[in-house]
Amino acid sequence: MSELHLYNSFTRRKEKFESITPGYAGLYVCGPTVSGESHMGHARPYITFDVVQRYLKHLGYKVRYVRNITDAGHFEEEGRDAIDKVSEKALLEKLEPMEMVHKYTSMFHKGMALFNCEEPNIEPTATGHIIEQIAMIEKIIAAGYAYEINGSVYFDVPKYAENFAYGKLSGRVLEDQLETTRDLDGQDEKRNKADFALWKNAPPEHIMRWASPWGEGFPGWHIECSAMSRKYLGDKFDIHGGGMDLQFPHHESEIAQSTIANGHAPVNYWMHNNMITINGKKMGKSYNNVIKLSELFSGNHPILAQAYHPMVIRFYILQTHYRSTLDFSNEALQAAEKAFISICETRDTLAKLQFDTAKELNQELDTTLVNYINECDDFMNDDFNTARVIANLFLLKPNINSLDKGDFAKYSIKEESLNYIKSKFETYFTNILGLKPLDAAQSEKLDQVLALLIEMRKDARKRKDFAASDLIRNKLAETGVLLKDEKDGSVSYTLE
RNA sequence: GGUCGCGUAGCCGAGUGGCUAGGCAAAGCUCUGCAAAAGCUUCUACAGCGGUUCGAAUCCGCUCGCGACCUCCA
Repeated sequence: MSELHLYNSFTRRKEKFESITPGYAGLYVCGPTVSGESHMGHARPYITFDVVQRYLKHLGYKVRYVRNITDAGHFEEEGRDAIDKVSEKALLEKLEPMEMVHKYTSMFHKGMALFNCEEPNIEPTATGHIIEQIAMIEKIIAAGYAYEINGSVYFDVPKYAENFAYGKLSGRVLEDQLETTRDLDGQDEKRNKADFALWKNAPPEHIMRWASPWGEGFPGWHIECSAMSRKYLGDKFDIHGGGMDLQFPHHESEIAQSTIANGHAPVNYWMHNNMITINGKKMGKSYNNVIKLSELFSGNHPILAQAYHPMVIRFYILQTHYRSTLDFSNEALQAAEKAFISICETRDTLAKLQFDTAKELNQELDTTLVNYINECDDFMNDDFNTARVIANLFLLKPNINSLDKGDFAKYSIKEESLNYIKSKFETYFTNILGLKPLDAAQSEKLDQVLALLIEMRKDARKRKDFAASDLIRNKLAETGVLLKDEKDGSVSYTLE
């Protein structure tokens, strides 16, 4: 039995996972900025880390999963217009900032529920932790690594770099940063281009503002995650996750701030998921190719050929390793949809499969199938390789069908092996990958209606009235219900 | 421009110094009144050029192509 190893972005190596407190695991994941509707890009990290926390729990860890909501607006400390993103949008929509933040938070939650993502244990908001952020900034100033100017506070990056490895996480050299960072307005205050804001003085038009030792203002972009992760997970915790695009400057800055405030690095393992691309380009506001979750589920977007069920998206994402880019296309999603429906059928078949005492044991088959399901543990332990787990579930498919439909007419596997495979398949499908079949409730009613039609068709076939039987089948096919005559004389159906 | 990463069969995508991942699509067979489904079989790929090695898609170098980050971003 292998042990969990994960790729640590900080060391750029796969490392054995050892939690700080045996039996407990602390996980912090950067949550969304709720200044707009969630899009397809949001699906990736939250599904990825949902599986991470599910698997940690499966391994027996007591997990505290913290995922923040950024509702104060990331301030662009090198921004052109020095306007808080959240409040700018709020003015345009003529909404109270908190009203808008509430709306998009709620939509985000609904999306996550549709993806079957378990809720984090704590979901702290930036606006709810201004006090903690101010306290942390004061510590950094006291330590001599930040300076105040005109009511704003900046982190002194070159000074930090003298004593600590600034840039290690993102593989950057400070000198390059100093040379290449572009000249932007509002830079004058900072001593160095690489410095970043801990606290920003609020201009009069800025709606979101809080009193601080440096006047009215709002927190800098990075400090919220440092303050909130420390509060709920401690000044050193196990895993910090987020999208690759956050590695620099966000996570690099988090490390710097926390290292000064806490006296040591805050995180043991950094995990970064790769991006979703559309036609080879990252999805992002600046590319104008964002597909919102609501558009994805309704199919109402020029790029989309059809609507896609949230479970199909989840399956699609898990079919690719989280550190690879995932290029979106209708073809790929349609393939994923078929594959997902197919594996759901296998799950049903397996659940109903009964041990047959009349058949003789085929030890080789027994060993192979048990091995397929056991390998899933090794794959998950190897940096959460859900793609290989799913591949092995597909390896089981033809074997399960053969055991069920009698292609393996004479032989079988041990009863205990069958029960073991049933149990583990279900654990992987439902608990670890977090999948659930499509529309379980609806299909019950359909079942009853179709049972009637199937009976009528059976009757027609008995009378050799194939015109009538084909009419039923063809008309059903037109509406997307495909009938299948099974070998044992029964009839099943699938929905297109 | 700087830094980092990627280029795998028709498509999507794992993996990796020797043992054809998997899915979708396609073809053949079996089954079947006909279909569909299912089962079996087939399609044996790793950008190009050098090098290291008994052996490279996997390691190294160069070239070409693509992307990410450097600025809000999941």
